[in-house]
Amino acid sequence: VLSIRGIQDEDPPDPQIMRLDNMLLAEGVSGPEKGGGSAAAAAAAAAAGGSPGADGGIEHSDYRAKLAQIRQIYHSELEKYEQACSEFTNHVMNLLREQSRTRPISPKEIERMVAIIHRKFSSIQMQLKQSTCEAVMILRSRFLDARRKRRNFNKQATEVLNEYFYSHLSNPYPSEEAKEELAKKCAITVSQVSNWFGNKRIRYKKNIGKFQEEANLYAVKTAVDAASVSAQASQANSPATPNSGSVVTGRDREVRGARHNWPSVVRVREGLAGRFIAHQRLLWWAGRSAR
DNA sequence: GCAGATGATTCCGC
DNA sequence: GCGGAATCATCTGC
Repeated sequence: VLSIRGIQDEDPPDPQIMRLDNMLLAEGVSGPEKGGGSAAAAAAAAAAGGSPGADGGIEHSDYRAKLAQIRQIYHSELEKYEQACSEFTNHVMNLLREQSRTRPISPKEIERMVAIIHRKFSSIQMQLKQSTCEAVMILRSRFLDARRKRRNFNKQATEVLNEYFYSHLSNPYPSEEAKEELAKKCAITVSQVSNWFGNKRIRYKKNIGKFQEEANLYAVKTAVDAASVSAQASQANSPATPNSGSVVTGRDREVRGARHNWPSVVRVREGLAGRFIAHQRLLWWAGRSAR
């Protein structure tokens, strides 16, 4: 085990160890105590979009407690390794001293032997550092992953998004401006709007049949809204502008629809069947309202 | 407790 | 950089 073959006298610092050391230092595991890594936790929580709410506080303290536990285990193991290393070094030194009675042993040889022992123990230390880093990573993902803080959007927000989606069914790709407008209306971020449309498009395309009823409902809603806008517009003697909330023009929709390869069947559905269903529903709705 | 719904993330291609 | 697809993790209704 203590072969000295291929060992150089002076090795450059291992970049792997340096990376591990830096990470452990940044997380507050190694180095001076800094509140059990609360700074790192706070930074990570902020990066994950976490707000300092009541439950966030509980999770935060839980995170700190677990991190402190990791820190404690890391230091106690490190101490054990260092102790074992010095004990083993002493043992080998004693053996060499004994051997020096029978054969000449140069100080250089002793020095080399000690270096070999230290190298072996430092590779064990690296394993400890690696597993500690893994533990911290798991802890971080466990506590700070945004997916674990998922909350459903409120009903009004979902309605706004669905209204936009179904009224732009031929090309449900809101522009950046439209996304910002929707985000403002729903009190969510633009990224969340993008996520929502991404998920919606996929899930709609996968199972159009399932979403048909929902599409119909929103088609009716849109038709009723358009009718009411139209009525108001004609009262005010001004031209009606259906879908005036949309930032995307008809031409844009055609071009971008083709680019994104949104299924043409969906476009037909909105164009003919959708309009027919909307018309039927409108009649039904009008009759019901009259009663 | 379970199945389905839903918001977020990741990977990949364009 | 954006969107599609797969997947994860959580929420919700039963």
